[in-house]
Amino acid sequence: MDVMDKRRLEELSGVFKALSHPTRLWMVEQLFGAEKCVCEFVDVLKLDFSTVSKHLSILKQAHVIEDDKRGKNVYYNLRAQCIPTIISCLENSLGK
Amino acid sequence: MDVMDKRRLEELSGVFKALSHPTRLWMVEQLFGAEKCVCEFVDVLKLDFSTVSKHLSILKQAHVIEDDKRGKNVYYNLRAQCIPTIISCLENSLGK
DNA sequence: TTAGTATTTGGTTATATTGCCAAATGACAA
DNA sequence: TTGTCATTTGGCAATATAACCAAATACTAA
Repeated sequence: MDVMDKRRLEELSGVFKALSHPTRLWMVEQLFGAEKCVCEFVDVLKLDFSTVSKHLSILKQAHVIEDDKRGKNVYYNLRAQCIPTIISCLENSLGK
Repeated sequence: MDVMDKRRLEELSGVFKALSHPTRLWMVEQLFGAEKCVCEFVDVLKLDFSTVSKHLSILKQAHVIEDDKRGKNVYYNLRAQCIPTIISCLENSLGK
């Protein structure tokens, strides 16, 4: 495990860590079709604004999603376009 | 988020959680080509036997790997065959 | 400017994770 | 059986994570 590999593993495992919380995974799936703003997640999840915001910021830092500030709101979009494929790939694999 | 979806999200995020530690991710990659026994990981990683064993058990519980007890040793194999694809898929996605 | 709405940041507490050590288990060999 | 090697399990301390509340920031509208 050399230095370069170590960094690669840390970045990659960081992405998996971002996806490792049910709420965050759910939020990512909500972004498959369309962008959402923070308040839309808060409404549905019944979690504190700060909690939702922190979850989104973890996903953003892992480069899974990206934000787009427009007017009063911050909209989030899926950035890692491979995630839907990864999820169905995994679900298929687990089913066996 | 109904009950069935909740369970699905928990199982799926559990797999991501298993992959979310650099050492575990490294161990998974070592199994891409061939099986390994616990002691082989211990030798290279310089971690305690118990630590390595626990990491492997987390991966096993998430159905990422499976064990095969033969003689004195326990050999581990990749079970979720889609993981190599998932990793290259993600690395490609992050590079952009 | 001031007021109001949306979001983020900081602080705190409860819970989860990680790594080590020591002890227990399981399988083989003598 | 006894001893030995490989692995797992239980317990502990240090660190990380998740949720809330309160305060700070950012932007819009009046």
